[in-house]
Amino acid sequence: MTSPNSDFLKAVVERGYLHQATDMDALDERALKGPITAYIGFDATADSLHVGSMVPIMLLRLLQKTGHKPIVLMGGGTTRVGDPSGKDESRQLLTDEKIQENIAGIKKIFSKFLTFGEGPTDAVMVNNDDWLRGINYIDFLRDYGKHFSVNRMMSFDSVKLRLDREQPLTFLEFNYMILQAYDFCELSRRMDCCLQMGGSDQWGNIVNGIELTRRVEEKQVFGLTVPLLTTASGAKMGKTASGAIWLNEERLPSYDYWQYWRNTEDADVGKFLRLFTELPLDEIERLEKLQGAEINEAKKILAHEATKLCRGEEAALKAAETAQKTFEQGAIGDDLPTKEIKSTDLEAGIGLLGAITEMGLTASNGEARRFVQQGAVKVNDQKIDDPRYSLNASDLDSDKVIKLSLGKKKHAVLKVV
RNA sequence: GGAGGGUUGCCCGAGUGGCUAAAGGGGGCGGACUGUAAAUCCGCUGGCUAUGCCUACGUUGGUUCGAAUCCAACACCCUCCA
Repeated sequence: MTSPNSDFLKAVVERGYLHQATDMDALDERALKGPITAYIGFDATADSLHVGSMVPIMLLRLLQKTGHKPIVLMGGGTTRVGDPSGKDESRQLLTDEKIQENIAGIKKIFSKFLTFGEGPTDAVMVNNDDWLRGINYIDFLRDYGKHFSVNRMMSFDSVKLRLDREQPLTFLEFNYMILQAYDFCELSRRMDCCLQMGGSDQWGNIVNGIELTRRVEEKQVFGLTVPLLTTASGAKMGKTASGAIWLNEERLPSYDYWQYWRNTEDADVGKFLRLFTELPLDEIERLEKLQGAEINEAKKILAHEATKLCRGEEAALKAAETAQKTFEQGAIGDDLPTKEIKSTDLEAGIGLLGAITEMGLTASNGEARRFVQQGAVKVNDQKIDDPRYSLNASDLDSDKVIKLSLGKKKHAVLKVV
């Protein structure tokens, strides 16, 4: 493959988005000639997306920035079926109402990353339920079913895995890939969409769609996948102890979002800067060369840029300020979780275990007890290892607040009113 | 429809009457070390009004002083036969 000439594909390659693609040269040529329309499909299984979807999201953004038209395809219809996906359990089926809510939540996130509208390169969001719901079974079988080889479908990893592990795969789930291929066909017909992108696990589905479109529409369309990211030490992106790193504010405070990026492993800094920020490449090269403690500067920039895109500049600055106060000055940042307490309650004494559980630092009193006994809990940076300890007025610092800490990174504040 | 095998904690997986809140591993978290990193070592990893109590080994009943372990029925899964 020669190196691409179009702005879009050039950036895709340089910034590390490319995993596999079909006929890159022809696609490159098409992208040089004028705006192309491309889509990525997303599930409607939750009302928000998490960091695991960030690579596809950034890819759509890049597409739009380089002068093309992104389509966000919501799998409202296919969510009603469920993807084989190699998981042993079939996916829980959701009600239509819940799916609608989920789509609304996800649209909110995309509106931060893409410009939606009617113009030639404005993004649009479509729901495959629009064309899947009305399908007539017999007609569909006749027109599309004949193009699918079961032999071939059995060879896809998602199916093979389930069969090899002797886990059930229902016919319903087996049909998922047919419906997904049909989506591409339909988008090509309706919106002249010529490119489907997605995670590398979607390669099989994408190729199916390309072939179906060629046979039914007699059009050449393209596919491009992005790598499925794991961190340098092999962990999945976007999962931490406290749960997924959600993109929406209702599910995850911006401070925590900022912290997630701030805690990137050294070995991932360059890769993440390329994928998740829009800094120029020469700047990124400079940053990833930083050694030792200096690389923390690069991580802060990563955290700032990533948070800015998703939560806005103000939220990013506030998070950075809180982090700086908390970690570098040992002070108390505004963004830390805070709870107001009555001074009369404090006079009576507030149990330490209950307090840290209430603040969400620990999940239960029992867990809180263990942490206290292990010496993981601090009150105003002073280690407390007595589980019976009771907070009282003498714990207030000069600003009339009490800082509670679990471990080095989790902090919360009690404020007297 | 018949025969056999299976269902254990977040996940994998041992356990076949009391010593079992259940081995081991993974994951996660905490501590030490550091740079809010990685690696390494140590510890923790059901809940509670806590020297005790409650809930938990697919579901419901039963046997027993005592059941994840034995019996019965049911549900789901797998394999083979029809």
